[in-house]
Amino acid sequence: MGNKTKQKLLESALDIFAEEGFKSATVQQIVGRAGANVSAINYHFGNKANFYAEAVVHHIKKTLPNASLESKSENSPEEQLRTFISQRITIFTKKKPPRFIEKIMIQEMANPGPVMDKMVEHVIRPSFKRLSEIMTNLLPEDCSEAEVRRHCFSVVGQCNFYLHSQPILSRLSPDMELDEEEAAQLVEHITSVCLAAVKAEHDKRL
Amino acid sequence: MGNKTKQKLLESALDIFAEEGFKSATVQQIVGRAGANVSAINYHFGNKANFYAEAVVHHIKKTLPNASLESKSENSPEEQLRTFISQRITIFTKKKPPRFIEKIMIQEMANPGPVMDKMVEHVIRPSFKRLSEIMTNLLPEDCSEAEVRRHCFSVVGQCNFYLHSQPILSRLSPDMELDEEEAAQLVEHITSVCLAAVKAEHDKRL
Amino acid sequence: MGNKTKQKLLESALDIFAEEGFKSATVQQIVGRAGANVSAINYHFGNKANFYAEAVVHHIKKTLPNASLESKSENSPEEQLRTFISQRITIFTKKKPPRFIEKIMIQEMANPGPVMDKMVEHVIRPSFKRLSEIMTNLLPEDCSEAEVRRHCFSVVGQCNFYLHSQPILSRLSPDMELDEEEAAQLVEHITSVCLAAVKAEHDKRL
Amino acid sequence: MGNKTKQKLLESALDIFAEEGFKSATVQQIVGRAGANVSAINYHFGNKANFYAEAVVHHIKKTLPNASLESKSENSPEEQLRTFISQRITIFTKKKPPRFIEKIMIQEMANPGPVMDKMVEHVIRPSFKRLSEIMTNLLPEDCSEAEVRRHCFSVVGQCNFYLHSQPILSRLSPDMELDEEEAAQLVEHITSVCLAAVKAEHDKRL
DNA sequence: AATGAATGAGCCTTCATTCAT
DNA sequence: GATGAATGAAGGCTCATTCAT
Repeated sequence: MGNKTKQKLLESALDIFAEEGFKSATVQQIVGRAGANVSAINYHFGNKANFYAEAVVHHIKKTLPNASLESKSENSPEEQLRTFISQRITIFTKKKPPRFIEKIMIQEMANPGPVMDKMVEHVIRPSFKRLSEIMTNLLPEDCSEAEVRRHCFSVVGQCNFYLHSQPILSRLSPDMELDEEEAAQLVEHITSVCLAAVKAEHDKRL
Repeated sequence: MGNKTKQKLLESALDIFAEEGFKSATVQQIVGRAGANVSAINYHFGNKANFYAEAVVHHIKKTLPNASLESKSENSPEEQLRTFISQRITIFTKKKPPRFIEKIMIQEMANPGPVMDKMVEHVIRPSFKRLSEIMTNLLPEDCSEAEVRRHCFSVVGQCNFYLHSQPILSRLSPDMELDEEEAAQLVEHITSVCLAAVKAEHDKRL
Repeated sequence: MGNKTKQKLLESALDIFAEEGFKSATVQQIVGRAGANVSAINYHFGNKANFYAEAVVHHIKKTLPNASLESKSENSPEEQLRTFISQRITIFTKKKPPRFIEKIMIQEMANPGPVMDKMVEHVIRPSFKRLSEIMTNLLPEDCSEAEVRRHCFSVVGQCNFYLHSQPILSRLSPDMELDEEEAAQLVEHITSVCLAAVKAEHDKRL
Repeated sequence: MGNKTKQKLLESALDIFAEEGFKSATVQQIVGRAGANVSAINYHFGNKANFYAEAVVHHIKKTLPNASLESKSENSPEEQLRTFISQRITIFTKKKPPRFIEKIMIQEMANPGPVMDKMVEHVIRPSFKRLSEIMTNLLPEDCSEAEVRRHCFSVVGQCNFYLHSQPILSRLSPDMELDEEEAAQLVEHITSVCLAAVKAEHDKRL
C-alpha cells in the first residue's frame, strides 16, 4: 500500500478546491502542490469530478471524528445549546485548522453539485439531528415538528451568518474584529436570543 | 443611436452570471442568448470583468427602487421589524422576478471580487442602516453599538439562512415547501424570536 | 477643403507606424491619437495599407525639402563630402524632430513592403545620386562605376551604422553617449577614413 | 524521452520568426510547419515570448561554434582584418544556410526586445572583442579607446551595410549582383579602406 | 462627409484528458 | 504503478473592416 502519491493528492486538494471552487480549481494547481504528475489524477481517480468527491469525503472522514464527540448529555439542555452554538462560532475563530469544509460548503451553496449531497449526509444532517434533540428538550412538548425546525434554523441561521457572510461583514463593518472575546460575547448573545425565544414559546402556552 | 445590443447584453447577462458565477460563465453563452457577437462585449465594455460589474450595477439600479422605498415610518417599531423581515423572506417566495442579485451575492460570497464592494454599498449597507434604526428604537437606550449590531445580525442571519442555504434545505428537508403559507409563518416566527430577544434585553435591565 | 480629420490622421500616423511597424501598429491607436473615429481611415484611405503608404509619402513631401537643398557646390569636394556625412550623422543627434522616416526605414528593412519602393525613389536615390557626384569628383577619373559605388556604400555604411544599430550600440557600449561633441568627432573620423581611402586609390595609380 | 516535438519546434521556428518578426509570426504557422499541436508550445515553453527566446539561443548555440573558432593568430594583423571582413561578407553570399540570426537581428533592431540582449551577449560582443584586438594591434599605440572603437565601427558599419540594407540595395541598384566575385572585390575594398585609414592615423603622428 | 455600432476571423493561452512508455 | 508528452476543445480578447445612419 505505497499509495503515497494518492494520499498526497487527497491531502493537498481541499485547500485549492475550497478557495477556488470545483470548476475554477485546476488539476495542474493541485498536482503541482502535491509534487505529482498531471496524469496522476486521472490515473487514480478517473477524472476531476470524481477526484473532487473523493477528496471531500476523505477530508470529512479524517476530521469529523475530532469535531463530533460533543454530547455530554449529563448537562442541562440550556448548556447543551450553548455548547452547540459555541462549537459553531469558534470554528472560525481558531484559525489554526483552515476551515476547508466550511469553504467547500459555501462553494457548493453557490454551485451545488453531487458533493453537496454527501456533505449534507455526513456533516449537516448529524449536526442538525443533534440540534433537533436539544431544541425538542427545550421547547414545550406540544410544539409541532415544523415549529421545532424553525427554532433550529434560527440557531444555525444566526451562527452560519458569521461563517458564510464574512466577505460581507468585512466590508460592512471593517472595524469589527472577530477575536476570541467577540466570539465569546457572540455565543452568549445567540444563546440568550434562542433561549428567550424558547421562553416566549412557553409563556405563550400559559 | 439605439445601443440595442448593449442593452440586450446587460439584460441577458445577469441570468448566466447568477447561475454560473463570473469565472464559469462564458461570454459566448451570454452573447448567444442576446443574439449578438462575441466582440460586442469587448466593444461595449472593454472586457469580461468590466462587463460583469456594469451588468450588476445596471440591474441594481433598475430593480432597487422598487424594493427599498417601503418604510411607512408611522408604524410602530415592532411593525416595522415585521415588515423588514417580511420583505426579506418574501423575496424568494415570489418567484416571478428571478432573484439575480441574491444569487450573485452568493457567488460573490464564495469568490469575492470587486463586484462585492459595489453590492455592499448599493444593496447591503442601505438595508442594514434601515434595520439598525429599527432595532435602535426597539432596544433599551443604553445598549452599546456592538449589542445593537449583534441583534441586527441575528435578524439578517435568520432571514438569509432561507435565502442562501436553499441547496442545503432542499436536501435536508425535502418535504418542506417554501410556499406562501410557510413564508407567512416564517415571518411570524423570526419576528417573535427577535422581539423575545428584545424583551429579554429589557428585562435584564430591571 | 475642410479635410481636417484627414490631415490630422496623416500627421499623427507616422509616430506610431515608426515605432511599431506597419503590421503591429493598430488603426485604433492611430485614430485614438488623432481624436478621430475608427472608420475614418477606411473612409478616407480605403484600407490600412493604403493609409500607411499615403502617410509616409505625405511626411516625405512635407519634410524632405527642408533637408535636401543644401549643396553649396562652390565648396571643394572634400568639404562637400564632410557636409554630406555631417548631415547624416546629425540626424540622430538633434532629437527635436523625431526621426520618423529613419525609423520607418528600419521597419521596412526588417519587413519590406510597397512603401520601401517609394522611400527608395523619394529619399534614398536622390541622396545617393548626390553622394555619387561627390565621390566621382574625388576619385581618380578611371575608377569604374562599381568602384565608385563601393566607395559610396562605404560612406553610407559607416553613417547608417550609428543610425540603424542604436539598439545594439546602447547594449554593447552603454557608456558611449552620442552627444554633439561625439557626433562632431564622428564626422571627422568618417570623413578622414573616406578621404584616406580616396588618397589610397590615387596612390595606387602612381 | 525523445522530446521529438520540442526539438522539431525549435528547429522550424527560426525560419518564421526571422521572416515575420516575433509579433507577426503566429504560433499556428510554426506548429503547422513542425507538424505539431498549438498547445505544444505552451506545454514545452510556457508562452510564445519564452519560446522565441529559447529558439534563438538554441540556434545560436548550435551554429555559433562553427563560425567563431577561426582566428589563426599567427597571421599578420592585416591578414586577420581581411579574414574578419571576409567572414562577415561571405555570410550572405553563401546562401545555403539561411541567415536566420542575421534576419532576427534586423527584426530586433526594428523592434528591440529581451532577445536583443541575448544576441548582443552571445553573438555581437564576442565578435566585437575580436575586432577590437585586431584594430588595437593595427593602430598606433597612443590611440584612445574611443578612437579604436570608431575604427571598429567603421569596419562593421561597412560590412553590415550589405547585410542589413539588402532591401534597399536591390531597389537602388537592381543590376548589382552579390555573387562570389563581387563579394571578393568587396572584401578587398573594405579591407583597403580600413587599412588606408589606419595608415593615415600613423602618418598623422609623424 | 463622417461616425458609432457591430462583426468575423484570428490570436495566444488554458485545461482536462489521453497516449505511449 | 506511474509519468512525461501531446492533444483538442474552448475561452477571452484584438483588430481591420463593414454597416447603417
